[in-house]
Amino acid sequence: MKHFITIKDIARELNISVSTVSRALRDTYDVNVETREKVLEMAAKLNYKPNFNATGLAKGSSHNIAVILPFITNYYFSTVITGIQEIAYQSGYTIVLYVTNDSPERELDIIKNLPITSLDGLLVSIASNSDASGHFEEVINNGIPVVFFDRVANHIETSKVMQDDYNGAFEGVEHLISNGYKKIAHIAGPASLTFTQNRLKGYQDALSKHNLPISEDWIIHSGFSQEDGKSDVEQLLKCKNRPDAIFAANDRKAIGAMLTLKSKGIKIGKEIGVLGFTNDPSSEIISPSLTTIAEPALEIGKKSCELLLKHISKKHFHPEEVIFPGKLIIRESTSKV
Amino acid sequence: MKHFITIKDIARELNISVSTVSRALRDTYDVNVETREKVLEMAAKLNYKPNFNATGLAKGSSHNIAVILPFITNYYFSTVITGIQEIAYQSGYTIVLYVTNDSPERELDIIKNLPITSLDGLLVSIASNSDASGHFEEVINNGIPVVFFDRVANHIETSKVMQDDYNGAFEGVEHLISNGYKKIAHIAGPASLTFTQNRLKGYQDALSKHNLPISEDWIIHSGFSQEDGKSDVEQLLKCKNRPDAIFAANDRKAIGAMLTLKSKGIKIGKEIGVLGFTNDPSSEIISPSLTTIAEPALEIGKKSCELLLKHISKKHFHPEEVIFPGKLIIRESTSKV
DNA sequence: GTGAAAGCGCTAACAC
DNA sequence: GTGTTAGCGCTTTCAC
Repeated sequence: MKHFITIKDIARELNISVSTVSRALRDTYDVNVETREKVLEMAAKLNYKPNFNATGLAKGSSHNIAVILPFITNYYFSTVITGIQEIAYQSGYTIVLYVTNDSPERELDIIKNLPITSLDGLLVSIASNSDASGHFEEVINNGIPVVFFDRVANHIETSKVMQDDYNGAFEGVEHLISNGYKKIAHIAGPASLTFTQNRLKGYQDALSKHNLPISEDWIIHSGFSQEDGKSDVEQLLKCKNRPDAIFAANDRKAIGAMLTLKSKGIKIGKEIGVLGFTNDPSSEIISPSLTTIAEPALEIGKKSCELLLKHISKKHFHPEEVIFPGKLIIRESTSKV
Repeated sequence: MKHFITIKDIARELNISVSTVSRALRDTYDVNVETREKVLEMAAKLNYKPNFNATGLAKGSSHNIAVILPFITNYYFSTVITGIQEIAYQSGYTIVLYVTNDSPERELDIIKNLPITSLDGLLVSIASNSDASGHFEEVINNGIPVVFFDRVANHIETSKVMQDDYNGAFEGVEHLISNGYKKIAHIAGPASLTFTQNRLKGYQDALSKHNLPISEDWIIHSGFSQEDGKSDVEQLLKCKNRPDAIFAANDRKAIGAMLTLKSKGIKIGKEIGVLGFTNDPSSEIISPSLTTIAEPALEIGKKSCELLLKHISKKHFHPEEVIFPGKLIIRESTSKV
C-alpha cells in the first residue's frame, strides 16, 4: 500500500538503467526510438506516476504557483482565480491556494511560512492593511517571481495587473454628473489600498472638472461588504447637506446602500442616484438595476498568470504593469426619470 | 540566487551534525535543550525554510490536499472552499485547487494526472456527468483517502458530506402547499447527480403526501445557471396547464426564473410562487425576496476537511456519511398576499 | 545511445 | 544526546 511505481521498477522490468528510463520519459537527449517506445509502453502498463517531490528536489523546481488573496467568496476574486486556473492548467502548473481573510496577521503568517522551496512563483492580492511588503521582497530576492493583481503593493518593483481604477471612477462620476446629479458622495474602501486611492482620485477629479463641491462629509472610508454599504449610507443620510448621488467603491457596498435606501422609501435614481464598481452579477438582479463600472476579472486572472509564467521561464524579467480599462455599464440606478 | 538555506548550513555553522539539527527543528527525540535553542536561533538568523519536496520525499507525505470541484464562482462552492481552507490552514495543510468547469473530460484529465505521490488526500465534488469513478477508486486503493462533498459519487465506498437534499426539498414543497399552491413545477438539475435525484424525490413525495398531481410536463432537467432557469420557465409557461408555483433546484435557477416572470409582468408570489435552494446572498437582494432552503456550505467545507484529515492520520478509516440538515428560509416569493 | 554514480534536502535507523 | 549513513525518486554529469 502506498508504494508507487517508480522509474526503478520500469528499469528493472525492462532490464535497462534508470537514467535511460528517465531520459526516455522526458523525451530529451538522444534515446533510441525503440527503447523509448518500450519505456513509454511499460510506464503506461504499470500506470507510472512521476513523483513531483523527487523531480522538484532534483530539478529545484516544482510546477506549483501560489495564489494569495483576501477572499474567494465574491464574484471578482472567484472569477480572477478561474482565469488564473485556466492558464495554469493549460501550462501544466498547479495552483496552491491561500486565503488571508483580509487579515494582515494571517497574510504575514502565510507568507512567512510559504514553502518557497517548492514554489515556482507567486500571485498575490494583498490584504487591506498589509504589512508584508518586506517579506514579499524577500521572496523576490530569493529568485521567486511575484505578480500582484488588483490590490498591489505599491513600492515593490515587480509586475502588477489591475483595472483602470482612476479612469473608471472618473467616467462613472462624469456619467452621474451628466445625468444631473450635483451632490455626489463616495463610499470608499479602506484608505490604505492603492485602488481605493485611485478611485477616490478619479471621483475628486471628475467633480473638480465640473466645478462641483467636494465635501469631506461625503467621503466615507470603510470595508467592502454589503453591511459597510448600509452603515455608510446611514451616516450619509444624517448629513445636514444630503447628497443626491452615491458612488460606491464596489457593487456590494452599492447594493447595501440601495437596500437601505429602499427600506427607507427613498427612490433610487429619482431621489438618490447610485453607482457601483465591479459589475457583480447581483447588480443586474437588484431592482432598480445598478449602474456600474465593469472590471475584466477573468482577463486580469489570465494575464496575471501569463505574466508570472513568463517571469518563471526567463531568468531576468522586466517588471510589467498591465492596466485593463473598465467599462461603464449604464442601468437604472443612475436615471432620474 | 535561488540557493536556500538548508539544515546542512545550520549544522556547519554550529559544528554539529545534520541529524541533530533535523531533530532539534522538529522538536522530536531527545535533544539537549541548549543545542535545540542554538539550532532554533541559528535557523531564525539564517532565515531557514524547510524544503517540503525533501521532507515529502523522505517521509512519503507532503502536507498537501487536493480539492477538485466544478466551479468556484458561486456562493456555495466558494464558501465550501473557505471552510476547507480554514481547517486546512489550522492544521498546517496546504490546498491544491483543481477546477473542472463541470466537464467530465477535464475532470478525468485532472484525476489521471494528479500528483498523487505528493498528495495526502483528496476532497472532491464531481462533475455533472462524471465518468471518473474508476479513477477515484484507484486513488483510494493507492492509499490516498478521498472525501466527497455535495456532489458525491454514489457507489464509491468512502466518506461523504452533504446536505439533506431530500428533506430540504420535501419541507420546501410542503411550505408551498401550505401556502395554497397546488400546481407545483420543479426545474431540476442534471439528472445524473445524486442530489438532483434526492431533491426530485423530496418534491415528488411531498406532492404525493398531499394528493397533488405530479405531471411530467412540470419537471424539467437542465443546468444550474441563471440562464437555465430562464429557459426552463419559458418552457413551463407554454404548458397547457400552467403551474402556479416553481421549485428550483438552486437559487440561481430560481432567480433566472423570477427575472423572466418579472419581465413578463407575472406577479411572483401572487400568481406564481417561487422556491429556491442554497440561500445564496442574491436571494435576499432580489425583489420580491426569494424563499429558499439554506445549505450550511461553510460547515460542509469544514466537516469534509476534518474528516479527510482524520482519514489521513489513521491508516484504517471507516467511511462516514455526514448529512447536514437544511433550513427553510421563508421570504416573499412564496406568499400569495 | 546507455550505464554508473553523485547529489538534490531531509528523515530515520543504527551506532556509540 | 549526538553522529554516521543509507535512502526517498529523480536528474544529470561523466564515462564508455
